[in-house]
Amino acid sequence: MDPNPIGFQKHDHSHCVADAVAEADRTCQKAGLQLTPVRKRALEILLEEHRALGAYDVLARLAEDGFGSQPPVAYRALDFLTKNGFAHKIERLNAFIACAHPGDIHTPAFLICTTCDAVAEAETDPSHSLLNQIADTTGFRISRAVLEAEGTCPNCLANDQAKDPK
Amino acid sequence: MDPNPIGFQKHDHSHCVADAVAEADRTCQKAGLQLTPVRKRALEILLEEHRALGAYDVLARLAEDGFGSQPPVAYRALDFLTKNGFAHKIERLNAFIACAHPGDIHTPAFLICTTCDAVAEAETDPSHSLLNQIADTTGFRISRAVLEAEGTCPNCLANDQAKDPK
DNA sequence: GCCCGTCACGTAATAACATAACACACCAAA
DNA sequence: TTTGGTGTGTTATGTTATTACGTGACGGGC
Repeated sequence: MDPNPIGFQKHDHSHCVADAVAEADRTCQKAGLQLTPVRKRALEILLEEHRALGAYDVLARLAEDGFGSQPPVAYRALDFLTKNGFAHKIERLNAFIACAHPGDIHTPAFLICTTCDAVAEAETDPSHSLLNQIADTTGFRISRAVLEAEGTCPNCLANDQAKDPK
Repeated sequence: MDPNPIGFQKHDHSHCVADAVAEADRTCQKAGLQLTPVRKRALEILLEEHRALGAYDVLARLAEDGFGSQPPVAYRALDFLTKNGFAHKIERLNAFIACAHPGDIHTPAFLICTTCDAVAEAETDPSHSLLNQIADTTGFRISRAVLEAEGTCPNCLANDQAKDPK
């Protein structure tokens, strides 16, 4: 049950939190956005966990660190992060995850493993996405898309077969 | 603000509720499923409204009709309907809608109009869906997919232009 | 007939997720 | 110095969902 959600690959992320925060810092400076202490800490929390966290999980960690302890504190920080592309909300889980490809404008797709709870973010090619085709033919104008798949990740599939090799 | 969610087309659905319920009845009989009074009534409610309803909206209507008034009553009925393909949950809205194409095995895609709250269910071709491509290349096995787009439906686009023709 | 399993339904209680509304601090522009 | 905007904090409340437990209905095996 060890989630290793970066595309389901194991990796050592000793540096990647700091790197990602530093990049977010630069991005915000360029864009005139304020990456305040709460917001920065919230981003760090998501990056450290490297999985989908509920708003109340984030809130608890923020409170431990001396920030406010009431829901709006977490929701506001998460709003900022999601609006500006540093994090995403997984609708299926009512949970949030740090963006794996910040900076790019993208419509992310998520693969959610129901066995180990890992979540992988995949890039999509918006131009021939299914939803866009549908939208084109119906005259619907898309402002935001949710693409989420639930299932079993390669690691858990392998484990299942090892245990129960039929 | 009049949602007309069947593919955003206007239509007269005086008969379609009864027809859909009758079909669900047949399907359940064949499959050995029990379309009990609560479940049938819940389906009727979704069909009558012809839009996405929250579980508590459904619950209130069920209670009016003499069924239980506690949340599990609605959630269990909605579970049955969604598990067996008579309804879908719209994750983005935390709401439920009657299936527009019952009987088919399908991965539905939804177009959610943020102006009039209409929701259209579109058929998808699962074989060359984006998510399947991603799943194939990563070795992920999908059990359920969520495809939802938020935006503006053709009707509301037309209205906007009429009011504000730039 | 009786026992027992399963399934559906009902209720109470609570958990989990999310927002409204208001007060205060800070800072920059007028 | 005042004013307006933005960000943070709080209280209170609203909304969505689940857990836990009890009861009745039905069917199969003895």
